Amino acid sequence: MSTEKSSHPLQTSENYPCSPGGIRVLILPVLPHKQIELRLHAALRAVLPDADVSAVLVRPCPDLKFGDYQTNALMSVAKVRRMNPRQLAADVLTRLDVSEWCEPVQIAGAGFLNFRLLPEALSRTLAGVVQSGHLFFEQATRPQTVVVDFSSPNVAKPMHVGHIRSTILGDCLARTLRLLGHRVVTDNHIGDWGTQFGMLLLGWKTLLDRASLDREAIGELERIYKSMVERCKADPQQLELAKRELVQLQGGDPENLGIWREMIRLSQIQFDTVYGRLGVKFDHTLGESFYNPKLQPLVGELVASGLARESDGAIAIFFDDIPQLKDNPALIRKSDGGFNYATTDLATLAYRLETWKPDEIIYVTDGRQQLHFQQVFTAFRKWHGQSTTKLAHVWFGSILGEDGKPFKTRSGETVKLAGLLDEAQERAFKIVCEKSAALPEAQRREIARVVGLGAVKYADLLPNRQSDYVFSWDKMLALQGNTAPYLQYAYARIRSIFRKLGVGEYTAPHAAPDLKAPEEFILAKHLLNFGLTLEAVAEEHRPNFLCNYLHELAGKFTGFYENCPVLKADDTTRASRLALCDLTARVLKLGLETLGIETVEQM
RNA sequence: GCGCCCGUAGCUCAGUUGGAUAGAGCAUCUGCCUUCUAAGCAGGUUGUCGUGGGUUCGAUUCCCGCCGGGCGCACCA
Repeated sequence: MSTEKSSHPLQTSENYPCSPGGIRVLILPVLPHKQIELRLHAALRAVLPDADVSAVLVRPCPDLKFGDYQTNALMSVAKVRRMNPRQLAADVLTRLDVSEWCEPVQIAGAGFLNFRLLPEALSRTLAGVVQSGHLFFEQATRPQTVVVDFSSPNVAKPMHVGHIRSTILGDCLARTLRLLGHRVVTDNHIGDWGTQFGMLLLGWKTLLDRASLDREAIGELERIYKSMVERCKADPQQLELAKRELVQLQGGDPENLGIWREMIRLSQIQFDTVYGRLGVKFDHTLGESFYNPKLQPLVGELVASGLARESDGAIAIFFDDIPQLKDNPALIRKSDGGFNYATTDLATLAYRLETWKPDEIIYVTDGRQQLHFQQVFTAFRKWHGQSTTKLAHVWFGSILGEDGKPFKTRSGETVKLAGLLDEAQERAFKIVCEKSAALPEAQRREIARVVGLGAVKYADLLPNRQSDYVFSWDKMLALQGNTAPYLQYAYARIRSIFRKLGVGEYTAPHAAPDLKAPEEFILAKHLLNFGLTLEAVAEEHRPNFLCNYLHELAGKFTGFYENCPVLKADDTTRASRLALCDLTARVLKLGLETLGIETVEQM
């Protein structure tokens, strides 16, 4: 399905026909800012034929008193060319005809162009959306294949709060890219191989409590691991035995391989349970062990090609030509013959390249791994110099305790993810019982589940991901203010209107809203920015843009809700307002879904 | 020592190619539920955007110095 837009600069809504009978064709609503942008580009080229228009963007005004949209890019163009910015704006304006969309364009300040939408242009856009069923965003003109690598928990360990950011951020980015029409491959690079298996195997053979394993597998695996660590500390002989188990595993010993596989199986059950609760799905789970057979040949290839060389018994890739990495070679084989993190990541990269031919690979990890990814990416460029695949390390801040130090509970434990989710649902349940005591318990439970999980996710997605993360139950489980429940509540209120209306299955309106009240205009105009926001999330890898957008949308809806009665209005107004409510509800629901957050009809 | 990140309201934090009077939430104070869900709304209070320079018509944003904090820097991942 091609969504290539015509390059005709004066394309208008009339150029977008309705879908031909019977065949479902993607009809794109024409978003005004895009139309204005196209015409602005044409006008600028008419004035400056060699101008680069790609950075000349039309964005919503920061303050509606200036207008609905603005461009400040002409000032930048003028600056580069040492022109008078205001004069350039005036010149461009004489070539600019956006009368179909806007009131007469104003030049302001040093050379802003301010655009104010005509009410009929807004209606036309809303009509287009109502008709096409699309919601204020367009599919990518050139769909990309994007691999998203996130979550990556370790086998035989409980998932804890440390996994939450990667999991939720990665899932949200994958959802956003999919929504925009990209081909997304999600891959969970689990930690299923490594030195920890020496102790786990020895622990399994000497300390395992079968009953406990049946009851609570991960807890038992964690117990034997911790216990082994203690024993090995105290007794060098035990450490030696553990190392021997590891060597046997690596050597393909059938018994150890069997135990190792069982540990992975048990862990995967846990992962699936948590992901099931979170609504997170992976297309692939290719853990470290999958790449194990590829490591030896990889190192051989890198050495043969001169990229890697021996150093102090280890093999490393050096970056002498890059000042920042000059003193930070990437080790790809230890002096004892074992392989490193970088080795696996390079092998993984090669496999993904070959298998999915991605345009971009996104790694969602802790910020402390920046140097590592810089090394891997740089090594990759040296190795596959011709590759155009974009590599993005989408990193996030550390989890800190209330004291600002690396997070630990009082007893020095990590907070387990399953317990966190339980507590979120319990807290939400208490609130639901207070607010909606009349609802049947099953429904209250379901609302609590959606609200509680939503709150946890939203708390993780709202801050700029690079900020450090101060762990706080109250903050993470907050149900008031700029939180998911606020957005879910706005949605539920809209749905309540439709319930009261008495229409069983509400079908989308056939007419565009006819806007009258200021709150209606404010709300409708904000709806138009949904696509812009999604694109920014995808480009910058920042879900918080979408959180902020939705919070504003819910706020603007509430302003409308307080001031514009729907059901009590006369027939015409009511139909119009219902249409606006419906569009708002759909954007809210889809926006929340993109964050990985569910909605309920009633709460 | 080198590198990366951070410093914005009492607290927690947003701030989209540099753009117009720097915004939310929490906390606090005052109002609003016989009116579509008060998990809500309206209003009050709060800023040397760490600091000193530079570039610019314009700097919270870009560059340099300094102060304060976090993290990372060869056989863990």
